[in-house]
Amino acid sequence: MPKRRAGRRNQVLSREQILTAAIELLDGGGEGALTVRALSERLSTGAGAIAYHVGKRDDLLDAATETVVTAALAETPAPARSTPAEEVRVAALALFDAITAHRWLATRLTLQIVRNPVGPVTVGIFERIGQQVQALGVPRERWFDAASILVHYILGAVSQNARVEGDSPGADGEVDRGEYFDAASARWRALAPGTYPFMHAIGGQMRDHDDREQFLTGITVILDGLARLH
Amino acid sequence: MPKRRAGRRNQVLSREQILTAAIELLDGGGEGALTVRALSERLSTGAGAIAYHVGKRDDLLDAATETVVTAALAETPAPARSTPAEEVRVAALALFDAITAHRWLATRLTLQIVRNPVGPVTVGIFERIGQQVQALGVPRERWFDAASILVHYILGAVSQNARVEGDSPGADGEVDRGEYFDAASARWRALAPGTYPFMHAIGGQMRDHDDREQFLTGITVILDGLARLH
DNA sequence: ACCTGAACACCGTTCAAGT
DNA sequence: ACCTGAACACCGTTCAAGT
Repeated sequence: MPKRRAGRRNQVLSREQILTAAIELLDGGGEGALTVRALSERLSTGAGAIAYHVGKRDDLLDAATETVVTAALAETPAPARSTPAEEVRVAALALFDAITAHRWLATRLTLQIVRNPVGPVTVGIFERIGQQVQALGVPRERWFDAASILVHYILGAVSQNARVEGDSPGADGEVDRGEYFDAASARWRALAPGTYPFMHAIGGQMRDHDDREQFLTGITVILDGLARLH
Repeated sequence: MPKRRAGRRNQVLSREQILTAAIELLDGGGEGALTVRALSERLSTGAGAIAYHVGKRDDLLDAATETVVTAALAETPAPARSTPAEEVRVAALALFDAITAHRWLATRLTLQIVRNPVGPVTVGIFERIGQQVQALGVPRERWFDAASILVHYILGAVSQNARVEGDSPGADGEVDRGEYFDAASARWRALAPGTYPFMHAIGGQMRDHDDREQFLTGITVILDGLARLH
């Protein structure tokens, strides 16, 4: 945590610059693309300078996660005069869209929540969702359960919806959404109907569904269920 | 996929042996403990032999995940004469317990589902849950949605409940469950009640709650919600 | 205070060579 | 067919040295 002092020599590198460059590398090529060497080259500096500002690579990944997640939550214009249910949806979609834009978050978000339950990411998400749980009229003894259930679902769905092709460096990157669904749908329907009756039956629905809509259906289902709690 | 032939020389290493040793390393020290060198030493062999049998490290990790998950699902004695809701609970708990026993699964399971939607892990879980969704009486057009919502919740909750302390080699490993909750609870209650009213309010519930019970409450909430679908 | 860059101790993968 | 193990091309982290 460097402080600026009057007599400093030449601060040419900042924590923000490093984070921005790191996020660009991550967005471009996944977690494998974020190496200290690639980062130093892009910033025309040395490995030591990066360590000085952001610490270890793992800390950098955590900081990048924090930056993206808190920005996503903050940018959301909590719509005026909305119901608690709507506000849950807005927050949930903010996270959904953040992961869509930064696919490396799928793994990192889980890691951060598991390892750092008092960090700004965990606390930020929990507080945001939790306040709506209160407003929803969930009985007080169930507040923690209700918020946990929502957060578990939101992060689970959001992580599993992230399309990741692999960190292969020269890869095409974006695989077409339609192609991906078509391929999975075809292979599901090709499964033996005897042992996999369900997969076989839903192959078509898989092809035609919309991730975002399905995600919102899930939120609705849980909110309905929570209304019956206790 | 090596085949045994009559005229073979000396098969001293098998895919199963490698997988067993790999899972032991993973259970002992997390993903960081599974290195090709550590594995070769433990099996008194060379790096090439491992590559020959299981391919790349990433393939090994996928195979280990597959082994553990399918075993967990298969071992479950689907209780005779049970309701669909009970069977969902049984399958969900099987996954919950598998992750508790193998904490490295938290990250790997997400990865596998995201990257390989036609693999035995994804298909196995989906089929198992999906059949109960059908039995539950969910309308046909909603089968895929309903199963997805359950799977997203189950894997999300299960991943986020995994306690991971870090891959530090000589670490104590198991952090006491009670201590962990006490610490998190204390820090939540220490947050400013002005900006974090919810976290402040639920600090106590966090300390006293039971992961497994809360997880089951979540399943119940979703099943209740699904009953209202369409 | 801030930055350099070489040195170090690791990685995973490959592959000619052996049996 | 199965295995060896050295060689290779990478990693992240550290740290004396410079300004």
